[in-house]
Amino acid sequence: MSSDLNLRILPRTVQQETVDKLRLAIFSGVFAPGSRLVESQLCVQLGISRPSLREALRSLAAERLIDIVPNRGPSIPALTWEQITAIYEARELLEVEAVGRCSQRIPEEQLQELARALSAFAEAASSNDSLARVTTAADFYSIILANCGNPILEEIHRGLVARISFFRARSMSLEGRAQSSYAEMKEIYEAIAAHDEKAARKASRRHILKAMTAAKDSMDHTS
Amino acid sequence: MSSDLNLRILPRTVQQETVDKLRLAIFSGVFAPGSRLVESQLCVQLGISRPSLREALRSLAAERLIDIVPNRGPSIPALTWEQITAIYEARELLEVEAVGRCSQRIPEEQLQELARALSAFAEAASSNDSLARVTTAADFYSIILANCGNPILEEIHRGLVARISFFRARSMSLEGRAQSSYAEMKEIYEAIAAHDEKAARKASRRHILKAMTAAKDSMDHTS
DNA sequence: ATTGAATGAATGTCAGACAATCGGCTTGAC
DNA sequence: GTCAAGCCGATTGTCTGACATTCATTCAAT
Repeated sequence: MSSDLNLRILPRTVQQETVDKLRLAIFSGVFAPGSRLVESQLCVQLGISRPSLREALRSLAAERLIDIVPNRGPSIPALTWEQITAIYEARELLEVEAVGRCSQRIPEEQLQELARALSAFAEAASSNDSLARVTTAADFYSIILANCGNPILEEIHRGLVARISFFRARSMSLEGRAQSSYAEMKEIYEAIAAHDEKAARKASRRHILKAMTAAKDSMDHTS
Repeated sequence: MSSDLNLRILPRTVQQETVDKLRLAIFSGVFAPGSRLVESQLCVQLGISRPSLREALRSLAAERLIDIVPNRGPSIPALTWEQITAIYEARELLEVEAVGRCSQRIPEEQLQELARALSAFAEAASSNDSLARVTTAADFYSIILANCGNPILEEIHRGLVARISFFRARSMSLEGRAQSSYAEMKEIYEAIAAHDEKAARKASRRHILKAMTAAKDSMDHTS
């Protein structure tokens, strides 16, 4: 247990940095859904060789952040509404469970961190910085998932959220969505702080259903 | 909807075949947990070049089937009991949900497939072929997950099961485990066939808890 | 207008090389 | 004799450059 302390500093290779850079680019919507990622262009832009780039692309493909079709190369997935719904449903399953567990085991000091993260989101919600909104919301959930007592749930949840980050940024910029999002997150926080598992699960489920609805709205509006 | 028909035959590249080969080798326990995979050796064994091999390794690393430590290279993860427990717990969450959904929506013809898969497992359980046991059990669950109405759940579940395939093969070869496993799976099948969601979930949960216990036993016995 | 072939672009794969880093070994000092 | 420092082999990280293969598009012919 105490060996979880990650004292060893893992050296970051160029490889990993490349993956991170690309991931970030995908998150921030630099590439349009469905657009192709031409290897020769990317190597130049990233300043690395093709073999290294291809390794990075394989990692991203395994995370489902890009598609790789044989002989056609990598491209940004164009998610259908069915797929997005499926991801939200899976996320609901994991997140509700994590929130419930977290409410029963989160230590006091982490609870304070959670409160801080909630405040940070409140601030971002008032601003117009939609990237800050997504980031601070992610921090909030990151604390919950880190305290659910199961690192696998955390890992899977991170992967799911990553796959729909593009849509989340869009729906989070909807008029009023950030504000109601804050209200929902506050409910979750308070249920956790009260160690009320049932209320926490309920609030969590409600939050995700609303987020899914907002995502659907943002989709209807833009397409 | 009707565009789901997968008429297009995706060409299989050497790349994918390499990944599949390695995956299979890992599943069947060719490499001991914790052992290192030396790139130069693997390329010779697989008959491919190092760049291609490294791409394949990146894919496997993203699936968490191998670890890659910078400057030390790839190795087979040596899972701790805590990690295995966490994976089983996550699997329980997903599998119980999938079984419950499946019971409400599986079409008649798939139900027959499920019955066939159960029979196949019964036969394997009587034999001494522990690989056949794992394979047929996987087929059984594959049908359930494919009919739960959410491909994401299926995908995540597959990934989780893959990570503990080594341990499943070991626990499945425990004295009497396959037989009781069959009894549990039969319960699940019958609840699904009766479209009784509650019973299906209950049977599924019971099955996984027993599987986890068996895995723990097999660990105690061998270490 | 439809079919067919040719062309160009992009990917899949390889060989070989070199620097950087790690782990273990030897050596030397106390 | 033990411990620490330094060296060396092994392995990985990365690059350059090349070539075959495949796909999509264009253009010509029927």
